[in-house]
Amino acid sequence: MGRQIHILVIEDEAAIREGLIDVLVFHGYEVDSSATGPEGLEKALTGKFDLILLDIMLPGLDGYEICDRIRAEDRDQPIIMLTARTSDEEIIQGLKLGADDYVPKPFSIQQLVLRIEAVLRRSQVGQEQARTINLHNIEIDTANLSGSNGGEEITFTRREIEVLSYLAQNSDRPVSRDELLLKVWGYARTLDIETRTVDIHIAKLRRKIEADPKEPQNLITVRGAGYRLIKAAD
Amino acid sequence: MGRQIHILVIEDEAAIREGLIDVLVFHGYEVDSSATGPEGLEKALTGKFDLILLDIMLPGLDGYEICDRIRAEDRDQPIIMLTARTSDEEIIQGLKLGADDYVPKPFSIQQLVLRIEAVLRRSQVGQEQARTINLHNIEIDTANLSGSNGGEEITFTRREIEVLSYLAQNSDRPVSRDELLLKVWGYARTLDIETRTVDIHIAKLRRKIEADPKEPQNLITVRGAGYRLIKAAD
DNA sequence: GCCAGAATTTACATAAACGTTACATTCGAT
DNA sequence: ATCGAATGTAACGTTTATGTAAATTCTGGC
Repeated sequence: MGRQIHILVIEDEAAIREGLIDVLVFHGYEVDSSATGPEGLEKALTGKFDLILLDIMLPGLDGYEICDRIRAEDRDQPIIMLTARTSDEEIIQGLKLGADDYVPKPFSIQQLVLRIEAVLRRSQVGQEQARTINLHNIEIDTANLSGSNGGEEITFTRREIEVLSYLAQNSDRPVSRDELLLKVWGYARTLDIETRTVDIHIAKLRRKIEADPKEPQNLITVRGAGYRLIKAAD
Repeated sequence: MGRQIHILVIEDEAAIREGLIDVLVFHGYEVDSSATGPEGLEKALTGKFDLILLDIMLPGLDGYEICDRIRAEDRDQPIIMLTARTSDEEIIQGLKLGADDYVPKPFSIQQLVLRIEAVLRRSQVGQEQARTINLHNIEIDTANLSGSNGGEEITFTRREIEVLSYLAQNSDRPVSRDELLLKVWGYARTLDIETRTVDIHIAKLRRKIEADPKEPQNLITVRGAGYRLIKAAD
C-alpha cells in the first residue's frame, strides 16, 4: 500500500468544494479543505500537502496572497490555481506568483484530474518510496520501523523513521532544521526557532545507527546548513 | 476447496437480475442482489464482496454515483458495470470512474462470465488462501476455525480467523488498525477512529496463540505502525 | 422471541514516545 | 588562544499509544 497523497482544497463555494472533494477522494487522494483564506493558509503552512488547489476569488485573503505566502515558506509546494477569470493577463499573474498550473472555471473534472496528475508527476510526488534505506553497516526497514546492523535488531519510532526517510530522499544535500520542521513535523516556519526537538531526534538516531555516535559516519552535521544522511553505495 | 467467492448484483430489472443470479450460482459463486441503487450501495459498503456487478440505469441513484461512493470507501473493490448504453463516450466515463470493466447489454452469458473471471484474476481474488497458518509453536486451520499447539485444541471465532488471515497475508510488514478496520471489518475510512475493537481482538488472539501473552512471539506490536504476524520458517 | 457466544464499548492502567529545559561541548572566525 | 554561535545531550514532565478487565450490545441459531 503506497503512501497516501494529500491534497488541500481552498474554495469558498460549498458546492464546488464538496464536488472537488468527492472527485478527489474517489481518485484515491486524501483530501482536506478550507472555506476561507486565512484558515486555508494556516493549513497550507503545515507543509504536509502534496498539492494545494486554490481558488483565487476568496473572501478576505485572496488566492494570490495565499499563494505568495505559501511560496515564501516553501518554494517547492505544488499549487494549482482555480478561477472564473479567464483573461490571459490573470493567468500570467497567477503563474508569476508561482502557481504550477492554472485551471479556469468552469473546468471539466477530467481536465482537472489530468492536470493534477501532471503537476504531481512533475513534482515527483507519489513515486514509490524505497522501503529500505541502506547505510554504512546498517539496513533500515521503514515499513517495519526497524533495522539491523549485522547482528542485533534495532527499533525506531515513527518520528525517527520519518526523519530518516526525508533525509534519505534528500541525501544529496544537507537538510536544515527549518526544512525538517516544515516537512516532517508540519510546523509553519517561525523566524525564531526555540525548539531543539530536531537535534534531540538526530541525537537519538545517532545512538541507534552509528557505531560511534561521537564520530557519525551515516548522519553527519553540516555546520550552519543542517544534517545530511550518507547512503551506502549500492 | 477454495473460499467461496461473493458477488453482489445491483440491477433493477427483475428478469435480468434473476437470470444473472441463476448463472452465477450455477458457476459456483455466492450471490447477493439488490433491485435499487440505495440498497445496493448500502450492501456494497457493508458487505465484503469480491466483485460487484452494477447496472448503470437505476432508479434514484445511478450506477456512476454508486461506483463513485464505493470507490471512495475502498479503492480496490472490483466492479463491473452493466449497461444498455453503448457509445464509447459512456464506456470511457465508466472506466474513468474506476470500474474494472464495462459490459454492454445485451451481453452473452459466456462473455460476462469470462469478464468476471478476468477481473477476479486481476484483483487476485479467489486465489487459494493458505488454509493453514504456521506460527511458532502453533498451527492454525483457517477453514476449521481451529488450531493446535502440540497438545490441546484451540478454537477461534470467525473474526479472529479473518484478522489472522489478513495479517498472515501481509506478514512482511506491520498492518495498521486503520487498515484492519478497512479490510477486515469493512469500515468506511474514518480519519478519527475511536473504536478499540481491533486491540481487543488482538488481545484475545494473543491469549490463544501465545505461550506468554505478555511477551508475544507470534503477534507482535510495532508501536506507531500496527500489528505484525510472524510466520514460522518453513 | 430467547439465549449463548461473539463483538464492541467503556474505563482505567501502563508504557513508550515526544518535546522542553538546562547545561555542556565544539567549531570557526578573529 | 578567545569568544560567540551552533550543536550535543541528559533529565524531566507531558502527551499519546497500547493493554486489558468488565460491562454492554449485537447476532445467529433455535
